[in-house]
Amino acid sequence: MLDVLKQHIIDRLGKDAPNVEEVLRHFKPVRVRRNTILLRHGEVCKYVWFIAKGCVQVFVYDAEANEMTRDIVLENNWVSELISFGNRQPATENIRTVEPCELLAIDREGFQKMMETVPQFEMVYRQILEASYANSVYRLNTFVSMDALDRVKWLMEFKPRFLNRLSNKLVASYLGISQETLSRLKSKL
Amino acid sequence: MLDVLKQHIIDRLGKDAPNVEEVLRHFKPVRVRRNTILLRHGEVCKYVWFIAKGCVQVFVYDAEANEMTRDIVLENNWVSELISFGNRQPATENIRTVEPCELLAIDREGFQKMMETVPQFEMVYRQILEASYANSVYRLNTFVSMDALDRVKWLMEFKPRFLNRLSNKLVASYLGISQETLSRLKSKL
DNA sequence: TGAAAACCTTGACATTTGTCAAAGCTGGCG
DNA sequence: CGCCAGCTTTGACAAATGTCAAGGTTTTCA
Repeated sequence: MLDVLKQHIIDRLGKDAPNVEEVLRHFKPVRVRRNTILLRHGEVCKYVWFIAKGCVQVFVYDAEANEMTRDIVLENNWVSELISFGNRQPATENIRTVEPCELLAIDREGFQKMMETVPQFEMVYRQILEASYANSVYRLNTFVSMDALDRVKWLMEFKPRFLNRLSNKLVASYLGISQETLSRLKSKL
Repeated sequence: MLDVLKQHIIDRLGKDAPNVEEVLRHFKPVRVRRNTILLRHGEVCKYVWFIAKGCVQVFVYDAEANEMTRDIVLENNWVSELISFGNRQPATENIRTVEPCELLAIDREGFQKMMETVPQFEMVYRQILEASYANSVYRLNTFVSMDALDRVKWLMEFKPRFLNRLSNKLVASYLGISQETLSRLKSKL
């Protein structure tokens, strides 16, 4: 399981990154079944997870207690509630596995030790942050500038795996539309 | 004009931050009238701007060539197209002043020199990035979980200055709704 | 300061999207 | 492997939002 993370880091920092093994030591492997809650809103987020295998959903509740998903993260990526994690604030979002997952978790203490002792890790963190931000920006632009149909087309172009792999219900809540609307729009294409 | 930036940096790094003057040297003051294009999509974003005074709009065009705004940034904040700026990629977004502005611009060269020579500047950059990311996350959650009316209420609670200060048209495009809908919803409250 | 342009509001209507319900399907888990 | 909770699709209708148009108001800038 650690192999996947090792490769991920090498891809980013170059093969001669000296402290990879040192970095890996701080991560705790976790295997969880699908539908496992990793973070409940109101709690402080204690970990950053690397997803070695599986898929995870970040979601909030709307006024009628429906789950609306702000983000979906596949394997070989990072997931957390960075705002809560960084400032020890109560999280505003929930995180849950969508499939059985193999995760590598690092807690705040480990994270900070790494930031101090492994200079390259700061770089990795910044890359996580930049990638998460870029993702949000693109996604925001779909919401302000596209209607439901165009968002579905956007998803097919830029996130094609979501449609094969995930339930319609989940994808609809990611697009901010109802399951029925998604079902009808897909049959139009 | 530099005073505003100086205070901003001191607020973040503490009063004894040793290199504030060194930092300020890298910024070029710019005064521009309203409706000045700072970045056109397709171009590479050459600067990060600190807004000492005024207000700026980050926007894209929808399928009918309407301007839809992904972000609005007021004075005492940073604005850029960080993805384009960092990777020298063509920008996907446009940036334009909404009011007469006093800006402090730093280019890529200055930015990188600062990252190398002033260790605290790396911290400032990370804080810009984290704040921008947090902003996007909250905003995304309004889109996936709220209808138009709830987004207007959200704006009144969390961005009250926008409604006083900006045109209805601009605010509507920020909320992803039509001007007419915003006008009607506001009269309902 | 005054003319032109842009903006705001309101009405009527069109379109999109949501809601509820029902029936068939599927896949996760015992 | 089979059952059942949960998912998907479809229809009919309701609600939300968009579009177009017109008239009044405000803002801009020459």
